[in-house]
Amino acid sequence: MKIPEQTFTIGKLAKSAGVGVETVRYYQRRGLLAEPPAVAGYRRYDTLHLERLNFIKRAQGVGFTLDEIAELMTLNDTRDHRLARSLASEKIRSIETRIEQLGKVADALRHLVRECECGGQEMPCPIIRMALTP
Amino acid sequence: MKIPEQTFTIGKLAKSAGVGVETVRYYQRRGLLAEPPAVAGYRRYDTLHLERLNFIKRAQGVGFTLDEIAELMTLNDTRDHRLARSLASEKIRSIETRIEQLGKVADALRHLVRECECGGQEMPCPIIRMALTP
DNA sequence: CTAAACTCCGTACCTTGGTACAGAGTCAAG
DNA sequence: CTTGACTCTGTACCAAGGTACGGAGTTTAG
Repeated sequence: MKIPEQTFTIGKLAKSAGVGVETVRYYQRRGLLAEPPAVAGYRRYDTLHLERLNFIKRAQGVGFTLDEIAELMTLNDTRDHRLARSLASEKIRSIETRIEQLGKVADALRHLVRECECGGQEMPCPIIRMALTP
Repeated sequence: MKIPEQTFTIGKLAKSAGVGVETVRYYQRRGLLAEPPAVAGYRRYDTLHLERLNFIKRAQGVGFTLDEIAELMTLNDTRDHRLARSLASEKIRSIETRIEQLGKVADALRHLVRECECGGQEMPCPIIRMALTP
């Protein structure tokens, strides 16, 4: 067990984590970050808070929403690996679906661009005239 | 030149296009759809408005934002194919980039899930412990 | 000791693409 | 002619993830 030795004010904490002060407060309002004890009205944060902030950023980076991150953190408390895995698997599936959708959209656009390049200047631009050819 | 023969009220127009009445008004506020002449305080829309609405839906379907659609529509007036093509190409590139990013995220998650499956129940879950392994 | 920088709290605002009223007026079917 | 469905305008609200600001109090550097 590590005992938090070093404490920061909210500004230092935010800077260390690379987020804004307002963001830290926002996470507290969302229940993602505990409010530390205050000394003379000023909250003192420790390295555990910093770790938590870094966790949030990392989880965001791999596509979790703040709600999902909150869920992951409660799993942390219950040590439920199975649930964490299913959460991650679900996220993987939703990403795969999104990739497929985007691939189709890109294909459709590539098709339009090719068509437009073939047609003369006089023809209505197929990109613009999309509406007329269902 | 076609002369608009048939006119609709906003409700019929919205229904024909498969959008809500409020959506039509919203597009007017955004400048995406012209406000037609009103007869006795009620606007009368014609088939050109319907085409425009369909165009907007189609363009949305291939991933353009409303702002980009507005831009496409001004291109329609200037008949600038080259610019329309470059707009579409830019959109294709941004989609490709997004697909790449999402692929990386999915890979990272798949890696975490595999790791989690291999580790015992006693180990800290790597999905949850992401924060500690940069 | 003073002034800048920081913290507190609460609230409002931003984006994007709409949706949902409220209150008043109007049109159309029976 | 009445009643219900429709339209008008303006404003507020939703998700998500913050950002900004006002006013008061505190701390810290020079």
